[in-house]
Amino acid sequence: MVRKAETRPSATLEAVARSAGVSLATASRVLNGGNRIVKAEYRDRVLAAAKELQYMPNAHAQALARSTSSTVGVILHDVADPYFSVIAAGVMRAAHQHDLLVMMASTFRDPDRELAYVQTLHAQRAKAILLIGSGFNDKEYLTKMEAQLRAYRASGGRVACISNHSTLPADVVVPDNRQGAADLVQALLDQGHRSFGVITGPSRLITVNDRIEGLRGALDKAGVALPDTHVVDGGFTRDGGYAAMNDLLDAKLDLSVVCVLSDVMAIGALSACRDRGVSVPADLSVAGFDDIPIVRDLQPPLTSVHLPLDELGVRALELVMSEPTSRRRIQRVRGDVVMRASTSPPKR
Amino acid sequence: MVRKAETRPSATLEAVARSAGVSLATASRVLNGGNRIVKAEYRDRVLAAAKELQYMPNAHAQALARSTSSTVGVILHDVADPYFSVIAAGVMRAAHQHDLLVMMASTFRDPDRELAYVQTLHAQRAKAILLIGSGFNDKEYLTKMEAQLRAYRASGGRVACISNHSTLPADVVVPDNRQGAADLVQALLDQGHRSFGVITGPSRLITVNDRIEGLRGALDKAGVALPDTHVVDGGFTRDGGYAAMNDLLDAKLDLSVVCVLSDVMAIGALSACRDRGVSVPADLSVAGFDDIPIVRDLQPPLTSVHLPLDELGVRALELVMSEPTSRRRIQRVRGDVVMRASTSPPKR
DNA sequence: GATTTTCTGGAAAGGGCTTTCCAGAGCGCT
DNA sequence: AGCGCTCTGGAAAGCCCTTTCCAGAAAATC
Repeated sequence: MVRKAETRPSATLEAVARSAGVSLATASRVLNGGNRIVKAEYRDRVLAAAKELQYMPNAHAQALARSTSSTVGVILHDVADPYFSVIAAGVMRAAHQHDLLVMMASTFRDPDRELAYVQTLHAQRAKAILLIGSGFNDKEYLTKMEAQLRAYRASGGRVACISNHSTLPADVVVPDNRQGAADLVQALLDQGHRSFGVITGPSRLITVNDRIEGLRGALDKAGVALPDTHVVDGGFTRDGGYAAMNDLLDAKLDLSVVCVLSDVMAIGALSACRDRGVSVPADLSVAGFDDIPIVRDLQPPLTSVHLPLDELGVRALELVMSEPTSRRRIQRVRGDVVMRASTSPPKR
Repeated sequence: MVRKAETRPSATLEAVARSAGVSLATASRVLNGGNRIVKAEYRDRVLAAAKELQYMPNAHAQALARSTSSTVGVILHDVADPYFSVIAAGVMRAAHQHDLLVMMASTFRDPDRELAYVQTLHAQRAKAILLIGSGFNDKEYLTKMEAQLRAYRASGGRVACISNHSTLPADVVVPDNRQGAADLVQALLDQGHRSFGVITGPSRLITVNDRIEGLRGALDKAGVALPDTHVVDGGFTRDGGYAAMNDLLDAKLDLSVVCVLSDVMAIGALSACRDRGVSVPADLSVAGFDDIPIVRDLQPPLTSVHLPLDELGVRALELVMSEPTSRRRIQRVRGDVVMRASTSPPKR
C-alpha cells in the first residue's frame, strides 16, 4: 500500500508574522536584517515563530520583489573534462565568496545548446553569465549569440567569457594562445626538433585556430615546414587524440615531435604511443596545451603550456561582479611553457 | 568619462499583451502553449509583439505563480575532482533530458557548508537535491541534516544521495564499497600478495569506513594480518596520496601491494613511487578504487574497482524524478575489479 | 428559429516577499 | 504645557506571472 506523501507547502512569511503577532513588514525586517531597528521583543517573537514553523524564505518571491537574484550561470562544454572542471572549481570558489549560487550547464560543444542555455539563464534573471571555453567561428551562431547577449545585458545582466569568443559583447579573460603556442614551438626548436606533427581540434573552435596559427607562425619564422599531412584533427577529446596519434604514426612521417592542442587529447595520444610501443620521448616527443593538473602525474610527465585554470575561473567571476565599464574589458593571461619529460632532444 | 550602462528592465508579459492588444491571459496562453486554443490572429500578434519587445519570461515569477521550479540542486565535494565531475556530468546529461537546470555547489568536504547549501537550495525551491559523495559520520551533522531534509521533503522536495549517507531520509544510489573492496583483496590474494598496505581517507567519511571494512574483512577471512602501521591516512586528495605513500615507503614495511581507497589518491601514490624510484608493479603493486577515466592512461595503468560513475549520476537523477514512494529506495551498484598493469604477482 | 452546448477572451485572484509611505508614540526642549 | 523631532510598526502597493472562473459569441442540435 503506497501512502501518499504529505506535502504541505512550507510556511510563508505571513504565517510567521501572524504567529508572532506582528505585521508582514516587521517580520521581513527581522528576518533579513534590514537596517531598521525592530524592538527586541518583536524580534525575538519573530525569530521564535520562524524557527517553530521551519520558515524558509521563498527565493523566487524574494528575487521577484527585489528584482535581482543571486545566481550566476556558467556555461561550459563538458564538466567531465578536467580543463573545464578546474575552471569551474575556480568560479565556484569565487562565487561562494560573493554568496552566489552557480547554475551550471554543459553544451557538449553544441552551439544551439549554448544559445538555449543563455536564454534560460536570462529567463532565470541570473546576475551574470560566464561563457567558458572556446567560442565558435560561425557567422550565424555569432549573430544570434550577440543579439541574445545584448538583450541580456540591456536588462542588467553581466557577461564574461573565458577564452576567445570573437567580438561578443562581453568582458573576457583570454589565454594568449597564439603566444603560448609560439613559445612552445620555440622551446621545441631549441631542443633541436625540426620535424613537427600537430594534433588539432575542430577548426570552428576559435581556440584551435589561435593555437595552430601560433604554431604555424613560429615554425614559419624558423623556416621549418609544416605540411598539411602533418596536421590531424583529434576532435578535442581523449579518444580523438588517441585516434589522431594512431593516424599520424600510421603515416610514418618520421616526426620528432607532436604538438597536441590540448592536454586531454595529448593524454590519448600518449596512450596511443604506449599501445604501439612508441617510446616517449625516446622515439617521439609529445607536448600538450593547458597544463591540466593530471599531466604531471603521467609517465612521462607531459610538456605543456601552463594556464592558471583555477585562476581563470576566479578572474572571470571577479570581472563580472565588479563595476561594469562602458568598454569591454580584456584580460590577457600568459601561458608559460613547462618542459617535462615527454619532450627531449631528438635522436637524429 | 564613464557612461552609465542603460539598463531598462526587460519587457513584461503585460507589455507584450498591451502591445498586441490582447489580455494578459491570452498572451500567457499563447506563449507557454497551454492546451487552450487562441485565435490565429491573436496568436500571431502576441508572438510578433514578444519578438519585437524581446520578451523573456521571468522564471522567478513563473516559479512563484506555478509554485514549482525546474531546477535541481547538486551538492558535491569538489568539481575539480574527476570522481565528482564525471558523476556530475551524468547528472547534467540526465537533467537536460528532463529540461532541468542544475545548480551546483562544492562543499570542499565541509559539513557546515553542505548544510548551508541544502538550506539555500530549499529556499530556491529546487525540485530536488542530489547529495553526491560520501556523507559524514558525525552525530551532530546527521541530526541537523536529517531535520533539514525532512523539512525540505515535507514541502515537496525530493532528495537522493550517491554514496552512503547513513540513514538520511533520502533515496540512495550506493556503490557496494564493502564488496568491491573485498573483491579487490581477493584478486590481489589470488595474485599471491600477502603483505598489504592501505592508504585511506578521513575516517569521518562513510565511504572510507565501508571500503576499509571491506578490505579488513576479506583479509581477516584469508588470515592475512593488516597491522595499523600499514594503514596511513591520505586525506582523499592527490597530494594526500602522494604524502601517504611516502610515509609508507619511509616506514620500510616490505609491502607487496598498497590498496589506495580512491583513484585520486592512488595517482598521487604512483607519482610518489616514481619520484622515489620505486617501480610499479615490479617493486610494489598499487591498486585504486573508483576507476575514474584517467587511470587507464596512467603508466602503468591502474588496477581499480570500477564504478559506473556517469551512470550513478544519471540514476540518481532518474530516481529523484520518478514517482516517489513511501519507503526510501536503495539502488546498490556493484563495483567490478579491473586488473591492470599496476598490480602483478609479487616477486617474493 | 430557439435552445443548448462548446469555444475562447478577459477580469481578477492569487503566489510570497520587499519597501515605501504614513501615522502614532515617545522624546527633548523651551 | 506645547511644539517639533525622531523612531518604529503597519498598511498597501508593487514585482511578474498563471490560472480559475465567468460571460459572451459561435456552433451544434432538434
